[in-house]
Amino acid sequence: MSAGKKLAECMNKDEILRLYGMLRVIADVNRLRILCLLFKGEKCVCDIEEQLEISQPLASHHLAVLREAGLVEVRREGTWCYYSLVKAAIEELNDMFMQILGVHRLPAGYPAREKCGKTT
Amino acid sequence: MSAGKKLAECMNKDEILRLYGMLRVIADVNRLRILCLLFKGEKCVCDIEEQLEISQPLASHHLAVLREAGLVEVRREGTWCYYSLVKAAIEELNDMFMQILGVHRLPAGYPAREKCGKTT
DNA sequence: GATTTATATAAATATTATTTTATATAAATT
DNA sequence: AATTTATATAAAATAATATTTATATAAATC
Repeated sequence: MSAGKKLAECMNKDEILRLYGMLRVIADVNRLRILCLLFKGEKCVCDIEEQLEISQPLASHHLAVLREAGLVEVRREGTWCYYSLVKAAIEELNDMFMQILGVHRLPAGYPAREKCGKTT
Repeated sequence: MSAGKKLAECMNKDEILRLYGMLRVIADVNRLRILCLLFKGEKCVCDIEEQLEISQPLASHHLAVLREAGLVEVRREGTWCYYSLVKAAIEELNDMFMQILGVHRLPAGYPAREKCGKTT
């Protein structure tokens, strides 16, 4: 970039990187299906496998990704592991998403015609 | 899957696949940054390159992905191409996201304790 | 304590997406 | 018409991710 040019505020911002981190986690069919399933209540891994029609290690793997992202949590009861959504994390995801991609951010009369600075 | 077992409503649903299609498009740092930048108004490709500090073909490529997804549109003026957000598409994205991942979908007292069907 | 059941983890493989490099197009300017 | 400027596209190279296969752990039951 040429010297002196300032990057727009929204660029490189933490917020974008944080939203990106979350989107990367949820932008997967199986993980999206798991999240959707868990909205209805906690589920053990074997139920998740069955509902999604995926193998056990695959279910476990995706659950691990969701867990590491803080979106779900586990409760162990005997041999079973029950997974459920972490409400605070879903809330935060909602907020981040809307703060960056909410329609409310579009000014009235969008888009106004602009001219590239290079035009003579 | 064993015969007779019914898949939960939310599984395989069109809605999930449609949200997935959109998430795949926006789950990329550069595309997210482009969208963020366009919220402020239409921008020509050269401005986008500069702000994101990426090469011209890379900017063009990501813009093509966003365009194919219907999230942005182009207006040509001379040699310049001005990109802007498609309001209706952003609106739809907002709606889809909230319909599937909105916190409001979590029932009060979530998560209730469940038992796996296999428990004796 | 040996076996079974539910789940996790690691390694190997396959798939998909991103970035780079090279080239093409299209409008404007000389 | 030749050249320059802004943008697009295609091919090649890289990188990231998902899936499968194999194995480990941990609790429960026989």
